[in-house]
Amino acid sequence: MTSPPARAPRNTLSRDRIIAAAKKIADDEGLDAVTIRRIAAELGVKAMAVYHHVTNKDEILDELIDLVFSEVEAPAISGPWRDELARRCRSMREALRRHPWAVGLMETRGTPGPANLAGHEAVLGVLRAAGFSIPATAHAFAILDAFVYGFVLQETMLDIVEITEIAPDFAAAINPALFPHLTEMTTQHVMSDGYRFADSFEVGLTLTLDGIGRLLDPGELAAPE
Amino acid sequence: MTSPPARAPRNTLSRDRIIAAAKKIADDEGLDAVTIRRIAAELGVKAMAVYHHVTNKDEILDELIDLVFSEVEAPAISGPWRDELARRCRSMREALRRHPWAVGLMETRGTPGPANLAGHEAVLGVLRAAGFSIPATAHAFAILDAFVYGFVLQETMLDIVEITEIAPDFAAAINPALFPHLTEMTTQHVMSDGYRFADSFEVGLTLTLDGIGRLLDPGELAAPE
DNA sequence: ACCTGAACACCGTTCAAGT
DNA sequence: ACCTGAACACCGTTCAAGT
Repeated sequence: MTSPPARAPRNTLSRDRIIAAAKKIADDEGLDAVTIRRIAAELGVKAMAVYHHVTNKDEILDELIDLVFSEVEAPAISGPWRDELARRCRSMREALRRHPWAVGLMETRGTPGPANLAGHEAVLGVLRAAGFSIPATAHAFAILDAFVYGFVLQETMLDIVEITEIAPDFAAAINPALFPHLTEMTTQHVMSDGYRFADSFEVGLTLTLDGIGRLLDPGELAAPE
Repeated sequence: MTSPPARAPRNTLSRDRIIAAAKKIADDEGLDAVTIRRIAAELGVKAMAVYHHVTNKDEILDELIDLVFSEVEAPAISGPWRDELARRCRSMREALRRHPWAVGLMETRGTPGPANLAGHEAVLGVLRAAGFSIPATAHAFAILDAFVYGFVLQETMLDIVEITEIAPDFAAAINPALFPHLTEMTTQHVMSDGYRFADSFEVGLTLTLDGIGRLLDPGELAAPE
């Protein structure tokens, strides 16, 4: 009978396998579970072996967020700018929702990766081709992304509220005399059957794209006197 | 001569002093520097003394984010809804910018604190008093907060880019052939003297408030056929 | 009642060693 | 070249002890 291997076979490790393992752990168990030691265990290897393929943990986290950007559908210059940006924003929301750790992680990362840069380039291209001036393009991009990021941030927060302390308990703890409007909103709307927070996404996306469209008018960005 | 005290004098500690120390450390050195041991050192005490006043670190972090919400000016029902909400959104942006760790922290916290609840109540009150239906109020609130949170998130990310690798270096590293629009935006706009990302905030706030205002029209939220 | 020391099970990372 | 063992300086948290 063959004895079990005392050490991991060689060449089992690679940069890509390390990033993939990190992503899997983050998706399944949250970002806190992503440790060098845990990644190594996932790949059947000791912690220190990881350092032969990446220089440190920050490098892994940088690649992790670029992996999320790589899942976002780029808008096409050939299509109508409104439809293309709507599709890209929906796709970005979905990617960020698939990886709830992404929004929080982005805030602490400094170096944008290649997929992130490519995504930026595509959106800028669509806006410029649609006739937005350079300043209008900068505003439009910032405002559109603000909406998507902020919406996903709220969705993620709501998920945690629901997981940690079941919404009904929470609603019951609100004092109706102190918080009449919160009570009204919770009991008459949020807790009703058809309600889903996510439905506000399309409403907001439409409003935001409409608003951005007004920046095509050259007079719109003139400083008010 | 009196010998230095071998231990900290009694009653130096309190829940409020612990939270205040945590906030100071987070503001000065970032969220990662907020450790029980570091808080204790800041207060001239051993780590374990902290546990006599809070049950665990999560409790400190929960209070920390509610402290940020307590800095946000609430909108008044007496004023015009548009002005009041604009003031509240500007105030929220400023509070979140003063404490750059806040947005990232919120994403992982489940229990909204009293200041957070009071802020929600005030915004809901203004929207309902202005004539927004309950569903329109829910949409308007979600969309407005999405914009503010997302905008601040981007501002914080940009700060880190600037701190870590000075923007010119980064701009120089972009291949103009691969990223023509990114190059155009960077060289002709972002790096010019008058440019500030923050200027997009007022533009976006106006667009978003305009868009939300349309939800006052009862036909606006009807499902399109 | 309030603070401390020692300990436990974790981190990221370095350095010298094995094959 | 690639993986490992031992060590260092950290974490949050528990538990028994001091005053």
